[in-house]
Amino acid sequence: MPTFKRPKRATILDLAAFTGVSRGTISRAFNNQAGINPQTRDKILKAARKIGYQPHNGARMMKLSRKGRWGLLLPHLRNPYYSELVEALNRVARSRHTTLLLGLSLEENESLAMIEQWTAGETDGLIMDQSYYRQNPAFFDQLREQGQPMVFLHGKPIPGFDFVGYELYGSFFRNMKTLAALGHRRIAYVGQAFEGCRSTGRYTAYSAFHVQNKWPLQEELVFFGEDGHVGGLKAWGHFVTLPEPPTAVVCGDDIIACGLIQGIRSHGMEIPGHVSVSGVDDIAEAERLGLTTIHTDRDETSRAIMDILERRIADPTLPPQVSIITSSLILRDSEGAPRTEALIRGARD
Amino acid sequence: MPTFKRPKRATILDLAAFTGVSRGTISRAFNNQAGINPQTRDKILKAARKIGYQPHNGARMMKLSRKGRWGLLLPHLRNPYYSELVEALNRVARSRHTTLLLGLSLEENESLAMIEQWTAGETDGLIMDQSYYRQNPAFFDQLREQGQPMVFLHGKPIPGFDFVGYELYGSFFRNMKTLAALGHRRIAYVGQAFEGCRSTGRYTAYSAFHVQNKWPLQEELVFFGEDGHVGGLKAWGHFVTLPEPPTAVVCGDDIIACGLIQGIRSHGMEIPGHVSVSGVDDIAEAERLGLTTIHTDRDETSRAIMDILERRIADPTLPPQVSIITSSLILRDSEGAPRTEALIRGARD
DNA sequence: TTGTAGGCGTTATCAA
DNA sequence: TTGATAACGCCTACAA
Repeated sequence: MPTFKRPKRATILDLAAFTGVSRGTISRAFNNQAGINPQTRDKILKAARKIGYQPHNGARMMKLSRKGRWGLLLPHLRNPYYSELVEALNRVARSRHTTLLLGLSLEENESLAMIEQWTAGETDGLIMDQSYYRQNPAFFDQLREQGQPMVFLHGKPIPGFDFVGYELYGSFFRNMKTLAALGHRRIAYVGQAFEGCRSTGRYTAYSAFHVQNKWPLQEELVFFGEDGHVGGLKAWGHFVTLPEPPTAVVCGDDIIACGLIQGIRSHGMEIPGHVSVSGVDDIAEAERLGLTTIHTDRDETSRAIMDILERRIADPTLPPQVSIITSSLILRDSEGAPRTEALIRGARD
Repeated sequence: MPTFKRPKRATILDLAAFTGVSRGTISRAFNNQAGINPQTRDKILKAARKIGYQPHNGARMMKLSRKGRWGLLLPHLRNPYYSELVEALNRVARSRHTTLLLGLSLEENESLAMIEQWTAGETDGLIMDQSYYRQNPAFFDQLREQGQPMVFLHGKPIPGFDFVGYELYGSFFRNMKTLAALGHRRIAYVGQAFEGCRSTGRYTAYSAFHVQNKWPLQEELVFFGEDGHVGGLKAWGHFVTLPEPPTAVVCGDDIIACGLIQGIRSHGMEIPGHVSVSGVDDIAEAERLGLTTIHTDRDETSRAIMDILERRIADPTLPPQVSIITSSLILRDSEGAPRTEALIRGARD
């Protein structure tokens, strides 16, 4: 029969009594500082293990200015890109003896409350998706004035802030070229709708390619919808009603592409037979689907984030640091020659 | 030009000086206790907002026994089931004014170190995948003796511990029946290999169904492989070499099924034309693929977890609590009538 | 209803 | 190399 007692951990005083050594020495032993006899250190550590002593983190946070903790704020984990980023950041953080605090929320009040908690002595700084800044610039401007280290992720650099983002324009442009070379002339774009969605590297590459080739930019082929795979699903629902549906669709991210593929297949069409599709991010599902995409390296991103943050801590007067991670186009089997019109009419009937 | 100062948050003393009220009153205002003038309370809260005061969490944790924090330990987030669980638990936790600390690791030393950290005054208790217990039962037995609240997830109840798991046997059995009714006679099983993998609800349903129908249980149709989609991928690599490949494959989870589907398609075969496939978990990808699966409700699971933990806190002498969440079979388009042998031979050549 | 003061478990600064 | 002691920022009796 199991017994349950009130959890009562040993404190530094218990260990001091047990070992006969002072608290100061114990502290030195645990933070393996210089100026301590290796023998006593060993003795202390061994005794700690025996009586189950572990330094109380709340107490040390009160004394220490470095918390060894970073707050990571993301909208959600429904997009595997975010999960993969969490994993990568976690790995890098651990290798640098720090921990991540994960906050998941899109709701402004919740995220601000979380940030205020964290910045009140729990974390050394913040890692956030850029969307949070857009929600409430004044709040983050103020935070920066207070000297709070923080780095924003994704999209375009925010003047005055540390930033890590991807260079997507080049890869996206190359993908457009690939499709054009395959013979596509009606290429659609699907992205998430948000303020400034027409100035992302992806969309500007899309439109620039049209301009360069003197193709007309047709609004019916540009779809800005909701976040996630539902956006892609609805996008195809729209495209398929056009008199002349696109023969290829380039998506703002993989999860949109996954939804789009689901939509295409639900209409009885095939990829790339009827429609070519591509995404951005190179999530695991993209590989499973054989989806052409643009790879962005999470590990490299994570390292860049931690580097920036560490330098910011070391020297708070540093000017804003910006890291742009390069991307690479991954060609898989979701792109092929455009269908003949007879083919799609057959499928639609 | 942005300026960067050392982050120096206001303390309770600053606020006391600013408002002219004592620290005690401020504390009472923030923990909205009885016996405080609503006007002063308002005044304090407003002043706090103005000078940016926020109680220091480390300091309060030293005083308080309830930390309002739960440690969640998961192997990784590569399986979206875990991400979805994290999201759901996060939602429920937030609605109960608690926070989750997420630890991601399979490595024994790392996870134990993390747990020791957390249990040293950072969390009210632990939420863990069952696999951690298997790694080091003695460690967790000892933790329980110390009165540490913890609940294990998935698989089978661990005697003496709080537990939340799924009832999968029934749904899995029904799925077998569905396949049999469609005409399948060679149904394969793919699951993750681990100690006790043959006593899961899924596999026992699989074997019981064979016994009940007096079908021989063929070892060549049972594949226990590595975790994740790679397991599924390799499973099909094995099955396809058989003189008579299975006409249907039931998988231990969706991510395995996703890998299996990838494998099947890479051999030029179709689902369910050549092979019927099913999974367990009902991850988002399953819906996108039209995969028949067994739905397990993350929200219900999360609520059950929090309920158990809260009751454990309230009364540490409670006997071990076990919550079994029911599941439901979701029929989609990945199951159909078995192929004729001519079909698969054609595809293979 | 409010103020006062002791203590929570550490680390850091002194002396010894 | 070690020990004593003063913070750290907060909560909570207890006193006013």
